[in-house]
Amino acid sequence: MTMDEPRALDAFAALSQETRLKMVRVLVQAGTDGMAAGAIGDAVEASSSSASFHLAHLERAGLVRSRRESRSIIYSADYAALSGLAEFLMRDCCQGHPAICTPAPQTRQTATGSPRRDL
Amino acid sequence: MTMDEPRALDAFAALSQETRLKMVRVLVQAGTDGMAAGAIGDAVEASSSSASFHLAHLERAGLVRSRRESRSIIYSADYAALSGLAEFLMRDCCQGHPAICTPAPQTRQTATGSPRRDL
DNA sequence: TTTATATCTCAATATTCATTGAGATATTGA
DNA sequence: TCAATATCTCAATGAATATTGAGATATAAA
Repeated sequence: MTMDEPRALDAFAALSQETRLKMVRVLVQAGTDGMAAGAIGDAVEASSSSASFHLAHLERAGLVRSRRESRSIIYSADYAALSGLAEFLMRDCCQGHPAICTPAPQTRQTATGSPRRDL
Repeated sequence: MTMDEPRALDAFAALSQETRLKMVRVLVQAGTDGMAAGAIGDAVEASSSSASFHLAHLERAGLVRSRRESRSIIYSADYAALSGLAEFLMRDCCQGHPAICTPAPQTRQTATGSPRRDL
C-alpha cells in the first residue's frame, strides 16, 4: 500500500488528536497481538463511545487493524502503514538535503533491543 | 529542539491540511533559500489571506521559519523539525519491531543524490 | 510624498470535529 | 431463553478550523 499524499493527509489527521496519538503509541507497545478496544480505552482514559469513535478513525486512516475475538474487538498497529508514513515524511524532508536530515547513527533504532529514551 | 508528544501533535495537525502539506513539500523542494509568501501561495493556489493563515500555522507548529527580505517575507522549511517528526514516528513505529519497520536498504535515501521516485 | 507591491490582520460565515449519553448489536455463559 | 459483557451507532451539543473579503501595515520606487 503506497503512502501517497491523500493517504498521508488522512494519516496525519488521525495522528493530530491527542487521544488517537496515545492509542497508536499504546498499540505499538502492545505488539502484533494487539489489545481489546476496552483495554485501549482504559489505557488512554477515554469513554467506551469515545474510544470506539477514535479507533474507527484510526482504522479508516489505515493506521490500525481490527479483528473480532469472542466478545472483544482486538485492535493492532499497522506497522507497515506507520513506517510508510515515516518514510513519506523522510523523503519530503530529505529531498536534496540528506546531510541535514539523516539522523545520527547512534540515535538509530537497532535490532538488538538496546534501551531507548522514554517518549 | 526535542520532538516530544505535544510538539508532534501540533506538527501532525499542521500537516493534516491539504494546502499546508503542499506548502511544506513546495518549501522542501525550494531548499534552504526558501520562497516568498506570494510565490508559495501561487504554487499551492491559495489566496493571499489563506496563504498567510496557513504559513503562520506552519510556523507556529515549528515546521517552517520566516524572515523579511525587502517587501517579501521568505519562508523556508525547518528540516530539523521535519526529520525530528519522522524520527518520532519511526521510534513509535519500530518500538520492539525493528525487523518489520526498518525500511529496505534500497529504498533508503543516500548521501550521493541518487534519483528518487516522484511524490 | 504619493503610489504600487507584498503581506498580514480581522470579523463573519461555514464546515468539520470531539464529546456525551442513550440505546442497539453481538457474543457468551447460566 | 435470559442476563451479562463488550463494543458500536446515533443524535445533540459545543468547540475548533477553514475561507472569504475588506482593509491595515510595511517597504520600495517614482
